[in-house]
Amino acid sequence: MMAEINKILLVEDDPHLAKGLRFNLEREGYEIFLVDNGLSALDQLREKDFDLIILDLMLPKMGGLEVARTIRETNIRFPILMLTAKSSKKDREIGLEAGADDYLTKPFHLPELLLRIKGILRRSQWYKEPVHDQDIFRFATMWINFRTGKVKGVGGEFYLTTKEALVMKLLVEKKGHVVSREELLEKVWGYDPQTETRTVDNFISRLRKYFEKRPQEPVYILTVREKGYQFVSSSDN
Amino acid sequence: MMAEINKILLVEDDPHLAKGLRFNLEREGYEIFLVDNGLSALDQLREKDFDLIILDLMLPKMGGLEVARTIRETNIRFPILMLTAKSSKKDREIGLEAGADDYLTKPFHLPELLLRIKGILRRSQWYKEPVHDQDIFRFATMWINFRTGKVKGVGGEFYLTTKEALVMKLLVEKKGHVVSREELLEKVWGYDPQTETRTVDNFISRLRKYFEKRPQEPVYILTVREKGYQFVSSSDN
DNA sequence: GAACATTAGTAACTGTATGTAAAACTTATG
DNA sequence: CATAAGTTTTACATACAGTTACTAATGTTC
Repeated sequence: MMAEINKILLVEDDPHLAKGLRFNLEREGYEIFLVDNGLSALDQLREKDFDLIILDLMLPKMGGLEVARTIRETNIRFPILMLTAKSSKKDREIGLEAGADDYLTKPFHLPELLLRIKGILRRSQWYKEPVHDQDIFRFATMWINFRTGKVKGVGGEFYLTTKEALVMKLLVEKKGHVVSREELLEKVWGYDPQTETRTVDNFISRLRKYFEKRPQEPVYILTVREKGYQFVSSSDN
Repeated sequence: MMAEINKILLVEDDPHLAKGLRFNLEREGYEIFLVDNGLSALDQLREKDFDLIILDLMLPKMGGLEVARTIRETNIRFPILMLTAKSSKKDREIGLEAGADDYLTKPFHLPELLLRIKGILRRSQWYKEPVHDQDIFRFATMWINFRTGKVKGVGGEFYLTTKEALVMKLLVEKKGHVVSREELLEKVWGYDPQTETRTVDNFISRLRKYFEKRPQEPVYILTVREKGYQFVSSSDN
C-alpha cells in the first residue's frame, strides 16, 4: 500500500485551537488545510481532494451542521469528524444525525482525537481502490507510478508521457541488466527491431533530464556501449 | 433502499443490562441475538450473518478486546460497537485501537446508543450495496442525473445539455475503457464516423470544466492519445 | 599518438494529435 | 423576427513522437 499523505481539511474558527491542532496533526504526518468558516470549507472541498474533514459545530457564516448536510447531499461517504463545544447530549445527537461519522466533545484529549482520525481513515480506505505495488517504483528520493506516469519527488511532481513511462518501466523491470535498443524498440514501440533509428537514444536523454541530478554523468540510467542501456539502483525495491 | 431487518449480536454478561437492551433494541426493529461470553460470540459469528456486534469490554471466558482482535484478523470491516464500564481514557483508547468502530461508556443513554447503532449501520451499508439508481451516478463530491441532466455538488447545482449528458453517460457506462471519437460521434450524434470534426474534443473540454478540479490535469476524463477518451473513477494519487 | 571509424548525446526541427477560446451557425421560442 | 441557448467550426496554441544533423566520446589501426 502506498504511503500517501492524508489530507485533512480543518474547519475551526478559534485561532488558538486551530493553531494547536495544526501543529499536532502535522507532527503526526497529516497534511493540514485550515479554514475558519463553513463557506470556505465548501470552497476548499471543491478545489482539492481531502481524506477527511474535521468540522467545528459552531462556525461563522455557515455552521458545521449545514456544511455536513451539504456534503452528505452529494457524497454520502465523505469522512466527517465533528467537534462540538457543548457537551449537551442534544448537540451530539444532532451532529451524528446530520451525517458526521464521529464526533468529539471539547475539550478533548489529543490521543483520543488521533485515534478517532486513524479509525475514520481506516474505515474510509475500504471503498478506495488500493494502489497496486507493482505499479509503483521508488528510487532515490522519488517515486514513479508506471500506470499513470506520475512522478513525485522533493522538487514537486510531473507526468511522464506514455512512451517515456514504458521505456522507464522496461529498464526498471530489468534493473541490473542491459536492455538493448532492439528490445526497447520491439517492446515499447512494437517496431521491427531492424529499424535504424535514434529514437531510443532520444528518450533516454529525456529520461536522464528527469531523473538524474547531472544528466551528463548519469548514475541510474547507464549506457553500455554497443549493447544498450541499463538501470541500476544501489539501494531498495 | 431495502428494508431489511438488521441482525445484531449482543455480547453482555450482566443479565439485567442485557435484558433491558434486548427489549429496547427489539422495539426499535432490530433482531437481537444474545450471548454472555466471548467464546459464544465467536461461535455465533461463525453461524449467522450479523450486521453489527455490540461487545462488552469485560466478559467471561474471553474479553471483548480479544474478540474484537479476532474479528479484525479475518474481517477488517465488520462493524463493532464496544461497551466499556470504566470511563478511563486508557480503556477507550485500547478499545478503538483494537478495532472497534465506536464505543460507549456505561452508563449510557439509550437515544445515544440508538444513534450510534444507526451511524455504524449506515456506514457499513456503503460497502454492501452502493446506491445505484439507474439514472444517477455519483463520483467524487457530486452526482449526475443522466435523465434530467441535473448535476449537484458541494458548489451548487446546474444542468447539462442533452448532448453533454449523453457524452458523459457513454463515457461513464464504459468507465475504465477507452471510448473512441468515432463511437461517440456514432452513438451521440448519429454521424457517419468518417466525419472529420473537432466537436467531440470540444465537448470533452466543456465536461472537464464542469467536473474536474483542474481541467488542465484531468483525473476523471482522460485522453488516450490516438484512441479516444476514458472515464476513470478510482483516482488514486 | 595521429588519423580514422564507430557509437552515443542531444538540440533542433517536423508532423500529427489534442486543448480550447472565440466566431459562426442552428434551432427554439416568444 | 429578435433573442437566447445550444451546437459546430475555425483558428491558434500546445504537446508528443520521431527524425535529422551536428557534436562528443570511445575504439581501432597504423
